[in-house]
Amino acid sequence: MELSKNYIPGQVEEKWNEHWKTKKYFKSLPPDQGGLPPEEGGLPTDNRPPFTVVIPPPNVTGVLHMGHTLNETVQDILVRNARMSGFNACWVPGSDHASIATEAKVVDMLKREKGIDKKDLSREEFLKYAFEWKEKYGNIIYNQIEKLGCSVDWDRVSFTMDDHYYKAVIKVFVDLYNKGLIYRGARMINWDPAAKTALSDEEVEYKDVTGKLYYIKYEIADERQSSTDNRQFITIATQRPETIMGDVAVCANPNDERYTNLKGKKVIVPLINKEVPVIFDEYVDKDFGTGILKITPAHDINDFNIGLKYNLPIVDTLNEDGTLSEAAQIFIGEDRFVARKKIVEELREKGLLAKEEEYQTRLGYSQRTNVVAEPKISTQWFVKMKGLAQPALEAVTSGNINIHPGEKFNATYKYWLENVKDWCISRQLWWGQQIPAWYDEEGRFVVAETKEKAKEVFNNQHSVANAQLKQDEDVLDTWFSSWLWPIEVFKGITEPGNKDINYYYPTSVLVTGQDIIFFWVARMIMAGMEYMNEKPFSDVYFTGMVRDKLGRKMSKSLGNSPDLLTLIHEYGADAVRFGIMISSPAGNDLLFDESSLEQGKHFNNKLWNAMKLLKLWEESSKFKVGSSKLKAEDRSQFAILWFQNRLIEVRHEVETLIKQFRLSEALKTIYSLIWDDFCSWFLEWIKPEYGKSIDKDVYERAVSFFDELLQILHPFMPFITEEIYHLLKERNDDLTVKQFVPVKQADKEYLLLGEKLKNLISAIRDARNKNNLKPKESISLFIETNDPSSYDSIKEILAKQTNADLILFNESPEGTSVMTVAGNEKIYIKSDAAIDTGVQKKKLTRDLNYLKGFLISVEKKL
RNA sequence: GGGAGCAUAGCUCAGUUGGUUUAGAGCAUCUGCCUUACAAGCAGAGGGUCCGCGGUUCGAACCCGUGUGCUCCCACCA
Repeated sequence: MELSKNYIPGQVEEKWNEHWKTKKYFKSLPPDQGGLPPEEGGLPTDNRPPFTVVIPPPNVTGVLHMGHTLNETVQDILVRNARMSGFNACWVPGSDHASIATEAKVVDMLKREKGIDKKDLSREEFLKYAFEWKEKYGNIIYNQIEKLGCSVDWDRVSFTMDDHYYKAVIKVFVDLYNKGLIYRGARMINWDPAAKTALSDEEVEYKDVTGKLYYIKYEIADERQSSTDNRQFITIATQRPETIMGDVAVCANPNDERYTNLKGKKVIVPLINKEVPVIFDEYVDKDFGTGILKITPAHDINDFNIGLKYNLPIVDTLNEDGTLSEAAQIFIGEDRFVARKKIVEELREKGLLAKEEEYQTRLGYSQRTNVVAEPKISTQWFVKMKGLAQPALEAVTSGNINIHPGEKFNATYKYWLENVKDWCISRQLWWGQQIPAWYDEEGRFVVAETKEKAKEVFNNQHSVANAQLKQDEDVLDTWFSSWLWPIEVFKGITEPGNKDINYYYPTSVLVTGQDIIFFWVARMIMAGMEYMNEKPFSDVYFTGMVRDKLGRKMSKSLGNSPDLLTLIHEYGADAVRFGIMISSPAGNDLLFDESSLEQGKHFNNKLWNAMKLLKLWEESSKFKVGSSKLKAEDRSQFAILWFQNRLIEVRHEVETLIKQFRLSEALKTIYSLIWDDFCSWFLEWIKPEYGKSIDKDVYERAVSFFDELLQILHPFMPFITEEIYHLLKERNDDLTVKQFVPVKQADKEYLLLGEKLKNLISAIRDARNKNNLKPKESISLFIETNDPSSYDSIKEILAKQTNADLILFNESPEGTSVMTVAGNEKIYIKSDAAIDTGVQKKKLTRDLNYLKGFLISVEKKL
């Protein structure tokens, strides 16, 4: 077969994706369902432990950006590694209905493509369009996930608006309500007076603007002296004079001596002459403005909170369209900004405007209509969080759930849960699970899963024959559905105790972005503890944020995220996976740079060419079976022994690194093993002289080494490794489902050391003899140990492995040195006395590398 | 404003109990090579007060304090 000069990923990736899918390699079933039938690649009797991962569901109508790419790659590496390590690996794919984002998109699409306004549609009509949209665009992400090589179980695709999932969300709502954990309460929301609709926080855009600060004089009310001569005033600063009619109090800091004389007094709101009390609260900043604040609970979030604290009335002086309401008493029906001007004018005329000054401030604007958003009080649904937070906090502090990297996020997690606030779960949207609360005309309501049930309960409760009930218009926050994700993808809420949930829950590891630690991760833990009485996952791996070269978060609205399919097309999926993984340890941000994808592409090519070289040897060699016998001092023999040890060492290291979720280091280690040790060293050493053929035994060892390398690399770069695995030899099996042979503990460190020394010594001797080089006087090898008794075992091993005639340990001021004398060779092994802690294996490696370097120089002179 | 994190070569990043290191990789730059797996390669070179300052230590990129710059989450000040 003619092999191309360079590796071409396109068809290879498609081929293997198709093959893996046909073989159903990624399908997973609990063992009591008989596992997979053998013809579908399963084991006949499946007693493997489960390894479960649920994908953080991307927005259904979105596309994968580089942040997702990093997430999915990490998950796939863990899942494939688990699968090859003998686990029943199950990776559940899915998507999130993403209420706000999706609804905004659908609204936008309807307007642009069909000229339809949302307000001209009924709820049912709108939802029909939304589902159509989801059907049309919802598969884009699935296609991307597949192209990236993710080994998900496609039979388990879940969506947060699936029928069962919808029911689960409603069931949980009703349950929490019945437990008294859900309540209705007042809350400030942002209101768009132009669109006459509530805005989510995400839809409010803050802009820096130059506003004005008006200093308004409020008269101190004093019943005894009403003569105009003795009128006393306090001055209060405000940006929004049109809200003064909503004032219900003024507030100063209790420690502010300027105002202590106002205790128990009242002041008069100008223009409407309303008396309001003076109150005191630490919230007020003495140094800002005049140090005294007007309290307008209906029109400011902070005032609202203070109002709650002191039980103040709420006077809403604005209509839904931003004009002044009757409660304002004056300028009724005028637009808020027109009213502001007129009020300022009138205050000035009456001499109640002390001054006005320019002021830099931030104002919230509606993203939809670009008008200034208005804080407005509304009735919303809340979840009481304190009780739910406690077990979730314990799960992490007790170590039941491990966060990676923990040093970085444990504190954040703890802080948030200890200071948790109630969760507002209602959203003024249509796309999502509609709140199962049912109202009669008088505003009385019941909470129930269905209308029928609601009627029944309502009729009983209020002794009514046939109540006419209307469902709450609002839907639930997206996170109120996704917090059930690890449970309900296995139908743990709707069919508690089913086989899937029993087997797969708790899941093994959650891989997600650090930005949603509170929104999602903490809440999933709460839901898990509440509904399963068990954590939802054992480990959490936080990836960093992927940013562009300017350090900006990659997002669709900025358009700074490269298109994944374009990248895959250009570099290949393996190279994309490599590039995104190679330099992004857990929790560290990453400025995306295509040059690392370039590196991945080069690596592909290196692998490809190593394979080509082996194929070349296979075809050109004319060796007969058994014709070759390796001599001990043969350099190929040395190479084999040396690489064998490297392989054991690295496999062990990689296994440990993956267990610690240090994936980028694992990949780096493998990269260097393949490029430097295997290609640059091993293959060069066993390379036959020009015109000669390679020894069969050596060749076969090389192939088996390469097999093993491909296997270690496979979870990271599945396509090319599978391809090469099959090109190298005729195979009956696929790498994807091949099991790792466990690393044996028998490879004890000193034995390993001995092996190495032997190999090195014989190679040195070999190289010197061949080239008639004078032996160097000594080679230093640092051994650091605080355990003198280990000298004996080192000595023993050295004696055995090197056939040394003499082994000496010398104590000296610089350290202890070991000298071995084997034949004519003298090799000194020195230890550094300054080191007195622990056996430093690492340093050994360093000096072995030094020896390697020495060998290079010998070789080069050849 | 509250909380958390980051700062290492021109660029993107490694560097996990402080002593493998006169600080590494890839990309970029320069020099020499199309050598029979690989020019997407090989051999080599240049390039860094490990953000500033102070402290702990025999020893600090690493630990502590502090300043500066940037990022994220929460709250957004009359």
